Amino acid sequence: MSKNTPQAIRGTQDIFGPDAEAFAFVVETFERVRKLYRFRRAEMPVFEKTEVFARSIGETTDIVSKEMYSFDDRGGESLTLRPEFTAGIARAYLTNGWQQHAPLKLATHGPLFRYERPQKGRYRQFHQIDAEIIGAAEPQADVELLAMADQIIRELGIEDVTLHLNTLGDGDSREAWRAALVEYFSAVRGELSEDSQERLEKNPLRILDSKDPRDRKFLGNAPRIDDFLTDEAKAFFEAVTSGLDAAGVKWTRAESLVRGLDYYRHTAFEFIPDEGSEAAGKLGSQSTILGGGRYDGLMESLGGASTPAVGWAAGIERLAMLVGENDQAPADVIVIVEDDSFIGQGISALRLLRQDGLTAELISSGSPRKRFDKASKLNPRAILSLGGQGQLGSPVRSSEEALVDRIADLLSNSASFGSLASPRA
RNA sequence: GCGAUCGUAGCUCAGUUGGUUAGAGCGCCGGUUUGUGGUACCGGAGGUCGGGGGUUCAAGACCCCUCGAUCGCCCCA
Repeated sequence: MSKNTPQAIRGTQDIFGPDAEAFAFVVETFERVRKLYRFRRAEMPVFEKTEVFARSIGETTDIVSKEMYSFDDRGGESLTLRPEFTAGIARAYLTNGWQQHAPLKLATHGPLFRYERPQKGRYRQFHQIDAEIIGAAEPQADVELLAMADQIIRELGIEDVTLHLNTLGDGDSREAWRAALVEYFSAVRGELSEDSQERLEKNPLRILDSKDPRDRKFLGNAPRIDDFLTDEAKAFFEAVTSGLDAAGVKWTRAESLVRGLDYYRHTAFEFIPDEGSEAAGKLGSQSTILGGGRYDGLMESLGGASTPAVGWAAGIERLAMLVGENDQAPADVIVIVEDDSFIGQGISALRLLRQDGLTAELISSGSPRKRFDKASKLNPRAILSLGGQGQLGSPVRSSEEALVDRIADLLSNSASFGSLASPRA
């Protein structure tokens, strides 16, 4: 590579080969399954006014305070490349009057941008699949959404992944719990890790899933959300869990599972590989493959009417790491032209084969005598050889009898090959 | 933002305590062999050893800076 060649931006990826096939497989599976659940497809811009994210995600969160790709456009307006889907979807819902479709089940996927240090399963431009149900206050919406997530993961062939489920309660429950946590941890402030002392100010809930042993010894006796849940919040969570049981979705209670963003209420969840599983090993420290929750407070933060909603997002790259090898399938037919005067016939043959639904590719470059070798290395189901040393009597070679006949019929019914002797051996 | 490890042909990597024109395998291109064939052999193209500076008679190897990659912390999908 010349030193003159510009490099890709840090944290971006050029995806190709098996990785790209796995990526496509994730997206195709998502598209197929979301139709089964009758989620509507939506497309949003990849950038928005900065305030869309600042107001909904929370000014003090890491995402807004230091991870956004923001810039002023030529008109002097501050714009931001979307760091997540939910805020933009909420904005679209409000500005397009999608209230008329409520409750609205939406699905989308595409690139997102966060200025973070890249590491395994984590990029500055990354990609997510995303599903939201907007305008549905009932716990059945949570169940519906989680059932779809569970089915997608299973249809991707990903195993040893468990749904970790928690409730943050309604607004009142969450605030009371939060206050109790602050009081509890403040009492032992000096013994907490430096990170957690800072969390105490910014995001006390996060102390609960700290990995630092200095913090962990206090977690056992920390106030529990269950003690602060209102009757309504408790009933809501029970409806979600019994619904999941009815839907056959396995889950486990995760009392320390919290959400970083301000707008979450009630249900919070993550699909996480089981400890010690193969999937956990492949993901390194980025263990969550799908996460989300209920965000009943979000629409109001954007100036809309109070609107209940629930959603999730999953990193396509992380899912793709778990779906295994997915390389391009071998061709049905490789057409080789061992004499360049047959190139026209080669092109005609490709058209016939592809119109009939066969995957086909032409080899007509390089040393003529090595073209057959090239074709063989591609391991196709059949090789069609044109112009090879007067061997026109049997130009199709394959171990599949039916395929030989099919190709032979295609060619012999075409004017371009009318003069050709029977392709059958 | 912090820490650790690492950057040698298109790819995977060798390159002894710093010592002459920097190597292999695979891939690519061509030739010979074979002649209905994925074989074998021969040859070729392709590297200012990530970039810059320094130490030295001498640096791919040592030092500094920088860029990038990887993994972890923070945070998060």
